[in-house]
Amino acid sequence: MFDSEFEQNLFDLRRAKLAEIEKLGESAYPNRFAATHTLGAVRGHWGEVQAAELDAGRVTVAVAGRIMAIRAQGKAGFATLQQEGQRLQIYVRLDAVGEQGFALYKLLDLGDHIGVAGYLFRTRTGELTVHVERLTFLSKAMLAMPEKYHGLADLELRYRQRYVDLFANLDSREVFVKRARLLKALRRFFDERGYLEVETPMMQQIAGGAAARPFKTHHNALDMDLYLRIAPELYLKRLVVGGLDRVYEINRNFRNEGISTQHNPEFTMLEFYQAYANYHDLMDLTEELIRFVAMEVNGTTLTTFNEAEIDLGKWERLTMREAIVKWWPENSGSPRPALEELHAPDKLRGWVEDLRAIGKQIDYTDGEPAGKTIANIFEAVAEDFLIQPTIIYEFPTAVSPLSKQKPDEPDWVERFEVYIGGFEIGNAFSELNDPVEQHRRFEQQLAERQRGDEEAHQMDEDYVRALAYGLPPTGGEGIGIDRLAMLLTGSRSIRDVILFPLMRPEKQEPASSSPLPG
RNA sequence: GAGCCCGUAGCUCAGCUGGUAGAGCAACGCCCUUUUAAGGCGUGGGUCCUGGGUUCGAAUCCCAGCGGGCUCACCA
Repeated sequence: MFDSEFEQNLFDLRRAKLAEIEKLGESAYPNRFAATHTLGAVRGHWGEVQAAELDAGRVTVAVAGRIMAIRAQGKAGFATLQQEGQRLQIYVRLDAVGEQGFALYKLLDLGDHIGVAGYLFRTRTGELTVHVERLTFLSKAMLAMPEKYHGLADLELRYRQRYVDLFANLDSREVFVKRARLLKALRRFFDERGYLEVETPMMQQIAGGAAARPFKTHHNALDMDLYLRIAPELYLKRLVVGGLDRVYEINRNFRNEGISTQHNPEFTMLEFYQAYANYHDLMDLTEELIRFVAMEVNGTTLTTFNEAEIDLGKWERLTMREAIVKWWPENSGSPRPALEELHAPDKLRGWVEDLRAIGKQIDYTDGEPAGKTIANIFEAVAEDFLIQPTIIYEFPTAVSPLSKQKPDEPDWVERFEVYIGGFEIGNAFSELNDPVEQHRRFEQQLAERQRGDEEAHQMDEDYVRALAYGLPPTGGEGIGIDRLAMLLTGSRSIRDVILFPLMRPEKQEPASSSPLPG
């Protein structure tokens, strides 16, 4: 537990202080405190009230908090309490709290939790302060607080010891408060529109609904291998078959992939499905949704991300093919393609080579479906430019095994992705509901798997059977909640919006470092 | 998985053309009854991430490892 002799010594010292506190008749670990107000409520009610008014009609309060600063001055002293991200100063003087009370004050340390009762006043410098008449000890900090001015700056420590980060860096706390508001806003948005919130299996025998490598686990009693889900998609559509016309789920997905500023192995996904809707309906709904949650979380649709001003209320829509043409690099060996050339692409290989020649990274293997190449070209050419909210629609069928084809262009599907800040935050389509076609698509995916694509979709016979009972025309969408939270809070890294991001283990501590004596 | 950068006191950071460590905050002692990054006087605190190597001598130079950050790849 201890990182050093310093910490061990401090811990021992604080234990001795706790013993002193008990000698004063206080409990070392009391079990409650009857506060009349939170610190935020005190600020809310009396934050603007003038000194004269406070002196005229004495306001008494009982409040609790953690000591974040303490300034002793002989026979008096100040401290700053913090609670729920709010701060309030207290003033303790010998002649107000008595010998016992002041002895307790002198035994307090930074980080301790205390409760105080007293009346409000303003100091000479105008700061709203509780003039303490009774001091109650609540809990001791046995370890040293971070530096009071800079807070905890070390990113590794902030992620590993989020419990310190949260009280030491109020900016960090604010991110997670906003994240909670985001979740609440999402639920309100869908609840108000008649969607039912559901929970589907996170342990699945077939990891389907997305292209990703899964985590594997094992159930002992059934002696059965299971995958942690990579998406809830196939279960949610089974529910629409079952007559739950509008469903949504907000929960974790798990993907056994690399970690980056935009990827955490477990991440939160919103998926929703709506019977009788197609992908155009979902485009409208998506714009409305993003606008709504931005207003609920920030009170504005404007946000700053990676030094870019983004308006989450202003949207552009482009087909994937239009986006490729629009953002085609001027300096590539190939001239900007015409839109028609992307309808029947026979120049793909040359394009890939020319784009690679100017430094674009594009996966390409001989014999891969044309649609796969086009999708990769799109990501290489256009993605970085999609900073303002943009809907990219019409995707190649080859990379969309669960989407419905366009009636007039069977190589393309009714699908769109939502791009903001240069990365994808959502993916939606008119759901493929023809069981025969779905079975054929799964078989195509199996062929891709044979060619070595580990992320190609697996066959799910039961899902095809569900479709055979009849899935109404349905639109479905998934939105990455962590990424949306990044945009709304201006966080550059996904780790800044996940309370406990996955970290490598630190070196094992020797077992002898127990805080207990003997 | 690859490239670049970082790791010094509990925290925030100096020191890095090699001569075995400093500051501020925090801690401890003393003074101070309206301070607020309170102030004053004094004290203690470090396997300089780990392990090798070069050298008379390494926090500093070299190699390897561990942990972290960023970029790229995979993906959302």
